[in-house]
Amino acid sequence: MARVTEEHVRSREDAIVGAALSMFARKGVAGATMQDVATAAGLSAGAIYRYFPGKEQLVEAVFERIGESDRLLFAELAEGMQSSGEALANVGRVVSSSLSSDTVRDQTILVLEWILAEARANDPAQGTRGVVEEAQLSIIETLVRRSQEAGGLDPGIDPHAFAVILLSCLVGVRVVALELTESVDMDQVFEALQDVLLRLGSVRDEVEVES
Amino acid sequence: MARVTEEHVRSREDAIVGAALSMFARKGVAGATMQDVATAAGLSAGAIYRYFPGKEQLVEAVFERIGESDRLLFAELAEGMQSSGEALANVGRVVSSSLSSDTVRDQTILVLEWILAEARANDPAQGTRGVVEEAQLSIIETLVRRSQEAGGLDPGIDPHAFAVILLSCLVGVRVVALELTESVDMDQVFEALQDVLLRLGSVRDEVEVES
Amino acid sequence: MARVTEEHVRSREDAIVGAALSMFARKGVAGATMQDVATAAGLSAGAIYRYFPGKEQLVEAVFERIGESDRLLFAELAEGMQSSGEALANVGRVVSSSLSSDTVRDQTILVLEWILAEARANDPAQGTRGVVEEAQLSIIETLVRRSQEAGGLDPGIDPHAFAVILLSCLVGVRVVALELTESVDMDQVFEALQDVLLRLGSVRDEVEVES
Amino acid sequence: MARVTEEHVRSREDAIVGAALSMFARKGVAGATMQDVATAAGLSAGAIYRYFPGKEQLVEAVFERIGESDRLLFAELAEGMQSSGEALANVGRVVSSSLSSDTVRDQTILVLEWILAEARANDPAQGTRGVVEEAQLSIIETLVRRSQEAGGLDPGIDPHAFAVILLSCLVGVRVVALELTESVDMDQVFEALQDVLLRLGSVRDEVEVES
DNA sequence: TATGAATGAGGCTTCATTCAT
DNA sequence: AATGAATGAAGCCTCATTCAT
Repeated sequence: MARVTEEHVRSREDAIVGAALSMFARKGVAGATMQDVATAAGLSAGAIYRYFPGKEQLVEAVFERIGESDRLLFAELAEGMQSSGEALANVGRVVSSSLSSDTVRDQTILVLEWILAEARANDPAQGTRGVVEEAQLSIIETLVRRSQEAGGLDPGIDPHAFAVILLSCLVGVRVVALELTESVDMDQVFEALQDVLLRLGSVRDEVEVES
Repeated sequence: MARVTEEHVRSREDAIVGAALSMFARKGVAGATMQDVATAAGLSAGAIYRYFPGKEQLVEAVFERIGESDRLLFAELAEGMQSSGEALANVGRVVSSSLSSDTVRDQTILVLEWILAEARANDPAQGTRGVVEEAQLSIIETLVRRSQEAGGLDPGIDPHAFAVILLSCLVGVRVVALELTESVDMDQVFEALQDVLLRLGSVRDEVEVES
Repeated sequence: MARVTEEHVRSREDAIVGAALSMFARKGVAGATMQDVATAAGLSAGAIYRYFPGKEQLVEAVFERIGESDRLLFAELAEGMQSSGEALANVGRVVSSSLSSDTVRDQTILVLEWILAEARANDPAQGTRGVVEEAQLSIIETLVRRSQEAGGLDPGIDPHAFAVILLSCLVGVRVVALELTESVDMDQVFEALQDVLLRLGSVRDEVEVES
Repeated sequence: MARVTEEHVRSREDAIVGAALSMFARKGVAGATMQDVATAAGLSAGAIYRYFPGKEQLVEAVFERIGESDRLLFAELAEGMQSSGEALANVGRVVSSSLSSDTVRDQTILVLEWILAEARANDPAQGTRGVVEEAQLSIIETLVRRSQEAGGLDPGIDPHAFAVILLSCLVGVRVVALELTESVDMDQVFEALQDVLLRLGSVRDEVEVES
């Protein structure tokens, strides 16, 4: 029975975190009540406290799940790093495909809540979100360097700064997409992004020839 | 005396909105109390209600001020549009300089709160933040077209999609800067952005020659 | 098997009451949860309800056990009543020795909780605690009378009032000992109490001679 | 207006503490709700939080008031110390008269709650109640010594231990009086107490002569 | 019998808002 | 116009109690 209980606890926790993620996204972390979450999870409000000591910890659990999602997303990118110099071009594709998912809107909203929460904390110690972003930055920077080595990107570009730009683009696209759903075709945008990246790569030869 | 009163009211409103902006940024819109705002504005809690019917309206006023800031920022860009094809390169410089200001962090935080608020509203009717972003997008797109016409950017690039990318970049940089203040030198990043834009421009001739 | 079960139930009840006594003393009757008690008794929360209908009845059972302890304590005194006129001097010794026991602190705390509980009830009908105290009072009064008859105590003293004083002393010492553990040596105090009682006895002859 | 406000605040605090004292006595500190207190004070529950940060602090304020009462009671005793060797006999009278007051029952109940609260805290650092009792003990001990010096009490009695006995008596009487209101005439008891004290005094000469 | 997950009532506390002064 | 005391509606959380397993 021990394992059954363990599994049960795990699955309940998952359900609660899922419900919380959904409610937090819909009403805001501050605006969603424990009752909202409980109802969404099919529980009474008090029951949540068997699994999480308080709202704060539930919020953290939600943020952790978001961080995990982000990590998985970038793990795909890291996979692509192996193959070729065109891995960079995958960045857009990967993010684009993830954006089509229906739950991604919720996740993006919560990433922003997360960033806001940490920005307010004003803690000199890097918050957890900062760590996630550093990791993503590092992956992208590696991709950029590989691209440059493989001739897919002009070596004259500062890899770190360019990685920041790319990461900002990815983050920014998700944010902007929250507002401009109607007027902007995201597939088209990612196509354009790949186009730009390709151009930045194709340049290299010409420029080298030129100089 | 009517005008004196009118001015007085205006200045009080400004003070309140300013205080609210500061407190909302520091504690979050939901986390900051009317008492917080009043104290920061040098008033008692009840006094705010002479100027704003409720917290909701105060929040809206803060968002409006944020929107105004954004509009002013992009008005500078629109100015640059007149001059030359290199106006595009200014985008980075303008945003970069704005980021050095100390209050910009607060503004960025509130932009995110604003976006979140509207994303939650899920209102089919475009919210006000959406309008601001559409306007920014439009300005950037015009800049891109001018750049292409002036030969500063490859005409093969889709102007609309590229504008979205640029806007996302600008938004994303502000967001990312909230987390990675320590590890990233923003000036360097904007330099790199300009570098990239220049490269996308310089390509043109080569590519055209090539093709 | 019926008796085995019966014994089992009895021992379980004892364990629960013991655990409850301990937790109630440590955290207060209101502050201790059924979970606390259950854990201390090595049971799950729900199991207690097989033995007691609710917390209220458990509290009553604890009080009853406390009352039983008190009764046993005074039974010793009643024993002493048989012997001689110096039985009264035993009062101090008996209570003193009981105070050295480690669990007495818990018992004293619960006696106070009990008194408080009944004082609040404000029930015109004498509560159970009152009955215990009446009994103690009666025993002490008998002791006093015997002492007077045996010449160990001045017959001029009102036996009932003096018994109240003695009982108050015993109760008061336990209460005061809760607070002044460090600064007061209780053995010394009880020695002094016996000394006083002896003096009250020795007087008799003198006074009688005198009058 | 400043002073008016100050007075207003003071009087409100007093009213709240008074209401709290009454409700805590009637229902127990744990059993009385903030709503109970507020209603008794003629306020809404939330209003209390303008004057006290929380229930805990309100409880402390009540305890402080109780402590103040106790201090005043013993200040009267300290006054009597000046006069003569019969001051000791006053102890009973003072306490007795205080017991007739209607609010004393509440105060006694809260003294017990206070003692219980500190006994539970188990803080090695002496709690505030302990300090009050030490002070009372010290006053009584001084009284005892004066009585001995003035020839009103046998010098052979250990003053400290006897002071503990007397304090215990006073405390104990209050506690016992909670339960035995009906069956015990307190005036009679205090008369007997004085009688006993007088006897302990009159002994001196005889005993000295005797020895 | 025992478990422990779940409920639901209720307590403490906060805060937007009102209003007498 | 301004104050700040007061209200009342929630929200978070605890816990005695129940019940399916």
